[in-house]
Amino acid sequence: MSTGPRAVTIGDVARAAQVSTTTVSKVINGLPRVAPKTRERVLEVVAELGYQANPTARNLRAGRTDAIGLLVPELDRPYFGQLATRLADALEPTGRHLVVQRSGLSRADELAAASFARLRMYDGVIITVVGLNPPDLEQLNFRTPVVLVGERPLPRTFDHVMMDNVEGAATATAHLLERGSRRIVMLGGRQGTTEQDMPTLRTLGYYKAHARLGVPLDERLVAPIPLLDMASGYAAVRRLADDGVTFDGIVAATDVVAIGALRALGDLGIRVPADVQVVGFDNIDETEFTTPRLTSVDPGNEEIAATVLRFLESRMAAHASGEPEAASEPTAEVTIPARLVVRESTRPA
Amino acid sequence: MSTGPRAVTIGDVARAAQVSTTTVSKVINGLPRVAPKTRERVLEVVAELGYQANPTARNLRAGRTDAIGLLVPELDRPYFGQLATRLADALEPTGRHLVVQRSGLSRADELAAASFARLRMYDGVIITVVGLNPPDLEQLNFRTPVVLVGERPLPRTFDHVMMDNVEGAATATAHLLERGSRRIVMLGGRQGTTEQDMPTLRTLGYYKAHARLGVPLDERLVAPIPLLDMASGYAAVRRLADDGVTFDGIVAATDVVAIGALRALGDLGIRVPADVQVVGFDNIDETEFTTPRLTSVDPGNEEIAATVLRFLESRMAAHASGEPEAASEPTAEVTIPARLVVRESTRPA
DNA sequence: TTGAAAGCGCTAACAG
DNA sequence: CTGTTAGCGCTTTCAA
Repeated sequence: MSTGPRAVTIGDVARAAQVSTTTVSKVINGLPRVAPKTRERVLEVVAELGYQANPTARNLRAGRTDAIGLLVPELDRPYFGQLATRLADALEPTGRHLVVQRSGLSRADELAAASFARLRMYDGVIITVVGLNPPDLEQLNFRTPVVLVGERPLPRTFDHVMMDNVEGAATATAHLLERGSRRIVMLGGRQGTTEQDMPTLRTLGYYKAHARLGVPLDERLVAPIPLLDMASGYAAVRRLADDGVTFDGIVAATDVVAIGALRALGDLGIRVPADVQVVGFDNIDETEFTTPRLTSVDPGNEEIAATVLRFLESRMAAHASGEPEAASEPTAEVTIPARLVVRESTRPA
Repeated sequence: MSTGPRAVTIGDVARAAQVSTTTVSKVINGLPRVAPKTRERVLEVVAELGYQANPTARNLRAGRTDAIGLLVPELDRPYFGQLATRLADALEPTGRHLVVQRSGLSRADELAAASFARLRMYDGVIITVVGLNPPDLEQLNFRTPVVLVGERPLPRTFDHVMMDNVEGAATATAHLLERGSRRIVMLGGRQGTTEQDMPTLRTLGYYKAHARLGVPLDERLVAPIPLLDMASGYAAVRRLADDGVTFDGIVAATDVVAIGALRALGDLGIRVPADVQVVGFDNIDETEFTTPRLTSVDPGNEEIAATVLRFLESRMAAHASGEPEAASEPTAEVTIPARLVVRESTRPA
């Protein structure tokens, strides 16, 4: 198999400029000890031939790529887009850049494995663990510094920044209970599983709040949905209504699900927050622009991004300095506190 | 500078398994001509040492990365997230995967240049040209197959898939005019510039529709905004109202801007579509879930993604086969037809 | 100031 | 079936 039309290499430039590749290398990297005339000639040839260094070769040689990989379950979820933006912004001044890849929520393990293998080529890796099997992660065995960000407790092989799903959801639920809701749907909730995934944890908070406030709970109000997207949120609320389930509050597993729910309530002629109060989770930018504006749990998005990068920088520094003990240094695990942002989809106190 | 704790290499495995690196290579790549016993021994060592091939070295050697790069202006825009998802889905069966990077809308040229240089390491590159200076693109000189996707006519150095901004916006505007609007705001519009950027082109369509239907147009209704985001859309509508500008229709430059506008209209007590009709552009998934649901121009999203990949595959095939004439093959430029999707934010005929 | 040579980790001819 | 060797394109001692 041909590799296609050969690209211009440093050797081509060297030949054309009648110098060694060493000299060309120095010129294109702005290193000293090159005669001005030589530099000039090389630059001319570079321009003429349109030479650009092959980043792969450079990376192999340098042992680093100056790139940080971010693995997200899906590329079209506002939450991850906004997380990626925060990370990219913070990374920019460091001279590194962010590269985003999708792991695929429920794809074959094979695929997940491939995703992981490819991450090896980054200097550091941030993995959002939503929807990944812990087994996949344990297999994940490479020297590259890794920070996990997500919601579920995990084997502590890596630094891990967690959002406080349980308390966040408990706060949200308590808020609805305090504002008078008594039959609250846990939309996108999950129960009866041993898995500690995000829906399960948020559902746990929902239970806790009821217990704390001594409000009885109808298990039929826990409404699982297949995907945490708008369409599923919409469909689930319509179904509840069709089934004649009565409710006066909704805790949505995510803001995106809540947006679907709001649309369904609108179609059903149910007023928010007068008839049904709604609270979301994630505090994505969209919450400010829904009708009505969505009360939501902010999992500490700014702090999550900052903490992830702090951990990563620290691991990378240790890694770069070659500290052998870096690998065995105990992994950090922090839970970022969540905070309720009250907007219009819940009633005033 | 140390490169950090040395990773396990193929050489380490070879040594431990008492074979050559060739044999190890064959084993990990599943190639034939390895004795079962040898294979087994190698695999044991691989597992024991936790060896994983260095993708950078492999890429350098192979001359390809099996990765397609996608350059987007921002990581948190629904439109690009949804485009990325379409592309990633379509790419999956081909054994290649998508890698997303941000160009940064209005960042320094330096940064754009850096982004481009890094794209060299992909087998193919898809660049969304919103907000990129054509000069940047002309400098873009590498052998990697490139397809441009975006809205503005460009020097035809590359294959280019365009959306029909002018006709799309004209259709949207005509729709409002036909449904009775007479004072239509072009929200996020732009005029009086020679640049052929997206806001300008969509504004052009807005003008065209007025001309075609013989409806006079108040230039003060073209409302530029700094950023095409929800907050700017919101602020602009509030400002128009504060300034006492009267209007009975809004053509928003993008759906995201329209979402901000809807929220502002709600706050102002203006009914949609009874008092003011609103139409967006992009047909992002969110349009189905706004209140009211947003009428929008679908620029042909499915077809855009499919066409981009068709072009790219074709370029990549030519490139891989080493056809020298591949480079000089004329570039394709197609405009995908746009189509109006009528929802609830505009009145029935 | 310049260049020769080694080598990053891997794969592919080619011998044996 | 296995190993030796060369080399992907680049950077970096080290010597000249």
